[in-house]
Amino acid sequence: MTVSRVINNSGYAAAAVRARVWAAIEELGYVPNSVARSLRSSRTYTLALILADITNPFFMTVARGVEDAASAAGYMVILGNSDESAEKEHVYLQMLLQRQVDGILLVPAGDPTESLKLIQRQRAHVVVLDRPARGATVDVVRCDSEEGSFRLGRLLIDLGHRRFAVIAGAEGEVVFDGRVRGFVSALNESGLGDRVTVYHGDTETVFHGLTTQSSGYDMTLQALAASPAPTAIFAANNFHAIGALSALRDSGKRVPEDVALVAFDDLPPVFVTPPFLTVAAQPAYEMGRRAAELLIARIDALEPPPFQETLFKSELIVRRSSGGPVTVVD
Amino acid sequence: MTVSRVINNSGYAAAAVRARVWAAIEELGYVPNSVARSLRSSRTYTLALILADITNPFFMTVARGVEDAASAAGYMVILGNSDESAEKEHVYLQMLLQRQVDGILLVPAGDPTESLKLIQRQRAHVVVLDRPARGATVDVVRCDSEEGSFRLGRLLIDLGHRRFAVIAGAEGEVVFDGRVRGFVSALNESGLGDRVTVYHGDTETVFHGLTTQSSGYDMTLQALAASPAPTAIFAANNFHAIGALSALRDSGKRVPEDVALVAFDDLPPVFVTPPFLTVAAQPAYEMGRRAAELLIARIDALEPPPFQETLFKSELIVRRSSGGPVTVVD
DNA sequence: TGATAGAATGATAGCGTTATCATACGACTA
DNA sequence: TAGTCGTATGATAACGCTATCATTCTATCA
Repeated sequence: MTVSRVINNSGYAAAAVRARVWAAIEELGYVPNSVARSLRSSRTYTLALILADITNPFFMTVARGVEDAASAAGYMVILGNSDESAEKEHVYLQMLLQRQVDGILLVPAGDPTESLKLIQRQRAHVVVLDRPARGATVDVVRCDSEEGSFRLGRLLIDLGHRRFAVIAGAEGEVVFDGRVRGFVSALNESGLGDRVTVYHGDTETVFHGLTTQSSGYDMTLQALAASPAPTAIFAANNFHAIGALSALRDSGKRVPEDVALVAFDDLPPVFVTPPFLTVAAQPAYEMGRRAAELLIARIDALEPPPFQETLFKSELIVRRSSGGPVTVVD
Repeated sequence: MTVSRVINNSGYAAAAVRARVWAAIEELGYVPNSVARSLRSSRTYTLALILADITNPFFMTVARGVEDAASAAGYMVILGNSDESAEKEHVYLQMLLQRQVDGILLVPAGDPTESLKLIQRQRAHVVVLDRPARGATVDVVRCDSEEGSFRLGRLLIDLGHRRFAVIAGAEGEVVFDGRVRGFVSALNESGLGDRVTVYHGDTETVFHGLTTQSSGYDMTLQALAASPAPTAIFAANNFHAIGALSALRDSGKRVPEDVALVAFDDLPPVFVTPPFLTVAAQPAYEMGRRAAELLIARIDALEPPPFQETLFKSELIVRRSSGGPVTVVD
């Protein structure tokens, strides 16, 4: 007991004893056992981050933000890749709850209702990341995709484009729906709502790196084959954008001279040299950091603060791929 | 006790009782407590991965490999970014050992001796990843940088280049040293050892994304200012390569027409559009997976297998940046 | 001088598991 | 009928920690 008091620097302990304890710790190489501590205190100082795929540069940046915030507060982070599978997500959650993690940062694969119920039944804390959680009582940290996409739409309109293609993931995927909606509403506002064709990937291809990319490739070819062909393409995520670029190149189309391209999600400068794509960039690092901070605050809170949705704005970064003003006779 | 037997499906339990137990578990939403289980069994089924920075595409891919192998075996992975700081690494290790993780995958920030001593004193298992651990008794999984760099050197020589620059991180960093050595020895072998200038970054800039990149930028400018100027540049990691590309562009040099560029570390094909750099690519995913498998095997082993070093070969991927044959009058 | 308060230390119990042992019951054998 | 064995169940203790309480000792004050 005295040793415990010395280590935790709590309660009374004579200076001489303190010294002896520390000396003994040093000599014996004693390391306190957090597992036992956790069992006693029902606190593990461990968070979990479940995301689609760490290999996605967006999530990778989010993860870094989460980890930084967590480790600054003395928490460790367990990482899980759900690959957009609700089932995998479920398996992870089970394991995490058994491990008594203090909180979970969840990028839900599908409808989060079930997962949230599971988590909250165990009285673990959650923050939903990157995606909305309709009607659920949770903290949500995400980016206003709709608004960002709207601005990309506006940009293209202002440049003079009049025929558009949108390539996106499966219809019904909240993330894509928002982005498509935002883009299309910019067109609608200018009375160009009938000048856009929206292509949707399969449900299976949701988001998964290589798959999404090839799906973007296919959809772009499809879009280019349409008549009249679009003069501007909006790719709803970074993998789609990569696929689109390949397809355009393979079709002998120059970007932006022949076709303008804009995308959602930026790629870290490491990946694209030189930075080329005009994008609406989500503040991934900030989102991760904020989410973790929020989660930790809730864990530490004596009485639970009200649930809130933190909505980040995306940043419009205009680079070369959107090109200059065009004159379209149409 | 009977409940424990039912859950773990061990020992005797009447069928009727089994059914009742499962029904009760269902009804009460009972979730077993792994923390208590771990305390009892001194197994946490948790691994830790300490790497430099998850934001580095190489490590990101390694992490994915680790996570896949771990979760296939029922382990979870705690992630830590050391940012190449031995001190941060040390702090993580302390926390991880307190948490009784079963094993640690370590990309050591500096000399691993101290860290390994710490880990092995607690009888946790380790695999050193990506970097050699001279003289230490541990499993090591890494890639033969020297050989890959050698081949990049050969390639450039075969293309006809006769003036070379190497831009690398601080002298004394094992990873960089190996790469430089490999490249230079290819030149030596052809009697071109005096035709290369090696530039070293500061000790502080080790590997850190943006810093390394800008250091690569600076060194490239320096190299280009030399007389006679190099016709081929070897960048010792992907961030250096990015920096080099920017510097070359800003100097009005075309790659590969004016200067050939080769690099160590590939960028995942997904991200570079179009894939452009000629590189020696490390099998990052495989390395991560293998390391985790090795670690788990060691954890599960009744008697410890002998320590081994698993040396992957890098893959030479020739793309545009190395250009075609050149005729250098020299 | 005795009462009182603060400082220091340790004994005890319990967090939720499970290995081990003890007990009990029915079925079968000698 | 008594002895033995396989099946089934639960009591007990321990993993390492710490909240709580009890005890002892010292210093202070009336």
